[in-house]
Amino acid sequence: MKVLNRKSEILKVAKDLITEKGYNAVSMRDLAKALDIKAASLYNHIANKQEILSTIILEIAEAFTVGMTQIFNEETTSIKKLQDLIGLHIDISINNSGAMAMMHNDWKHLEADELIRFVTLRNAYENNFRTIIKQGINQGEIINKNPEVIVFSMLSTLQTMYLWYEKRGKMDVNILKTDMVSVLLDGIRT
Amino acid sequence: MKVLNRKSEILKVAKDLITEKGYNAVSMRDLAKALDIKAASLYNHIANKQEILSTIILEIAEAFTVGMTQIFNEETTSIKKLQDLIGLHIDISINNSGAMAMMHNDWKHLEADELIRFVTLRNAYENNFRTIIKQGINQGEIINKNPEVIVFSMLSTLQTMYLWYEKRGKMDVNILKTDMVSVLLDGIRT
DNA sequence: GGAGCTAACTAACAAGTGTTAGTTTTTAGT
DNA sequence: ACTAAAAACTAACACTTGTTAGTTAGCTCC
Repeated sequence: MKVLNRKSEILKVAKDLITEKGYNAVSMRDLAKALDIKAASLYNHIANKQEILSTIILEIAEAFTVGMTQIFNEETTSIKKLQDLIGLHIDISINNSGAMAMMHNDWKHLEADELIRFVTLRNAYENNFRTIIKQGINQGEIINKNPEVIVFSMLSTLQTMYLWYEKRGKMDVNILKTDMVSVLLDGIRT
Repeated sequence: MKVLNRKSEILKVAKDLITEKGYNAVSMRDLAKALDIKAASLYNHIANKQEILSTIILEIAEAFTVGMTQIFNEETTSIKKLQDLIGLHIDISINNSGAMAMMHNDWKHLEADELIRFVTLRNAYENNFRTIIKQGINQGEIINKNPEVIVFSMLSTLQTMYLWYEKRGKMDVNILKTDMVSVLLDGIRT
């Protein structure tokens, strides 16, 4: 029984290769060689190189959008929403580090409609994040500092977690979540 | 009187182009066209494409190393050192956003000795950062959480600041510094 | 006005790029 | 065993890549 069709296998190998070298540095011949086939054979499964990029990046971008929408609409405090967002990022990052890397490094090589779609999703995500922060400030749950600084400080940490989670001995997910919440929400000073 | 020699001009234009599209997506002909010359003419000023990359990236990496060395050896608390490091990152990022972007995105396209040198510098930087955190924990200045989480949470924010500083209305540098210190050290919760 | 330098040029190279057309082999279902 | 679909193949295309060789134009200084 095959659990994965050929296209999925190709995408999986492509993910690894592109994560390591970057989209433009991986040729169709490189990808084919890693699969032990010839470059032309890839085109039985995918329309073109760009499809590899957009499939992988948009899939993960949609996952974040779904998670954000859910959390955004919870009837609860801003702090709780932020805690949930930290959890969302950790869960997705841990299981999709390759796709996270591509979304982070190679989104600018998306073309046409796919590029527009990705940027739209990302902007919506950031806007929701910003709104949560601002609501928290208005409710007095969050300190009254420049919201941009808060938004991007948290987001940059969450977005690059995939970079060091693998490298630094894969700690227990639950400990990671509580430590992360503690550091991001309450800082590091005693 | 010429204040900039030709090589500096080339590097400046290259920085902009590569920041926008990525190292591999900028051809020597693209670069030449942006300078209104032919690609071959570039080779009167630089040895090869790789030199562009390594010159820009290593220059900024050395700047961080110099700053870190100074701060690391200060006779003061860990918290004060972290405050100074935040200032260092802000000062460098604000004036070198192109080079920051390249260091962040294109370091993996460095080759041979230059790649080794860069990775060595970056590891040394991270190790110093980690040492400061651990000393702070031992002195009771910093909460006793996983140092890796603290190190990478702070570093990722500092390293991607260039991404949003330009985009979001260039706030006053001193306000940015105090807000950043406040958010990174004391968190965002009231 | 010739020497030397800087910085541009034209022309070309060998290698690598994504992709297509047409064909053959392999696999799975009846 | 036969058929149809899936997945591989060979060969080639048009174009782009970084780079070299050799040459020429303009500038400055004696």
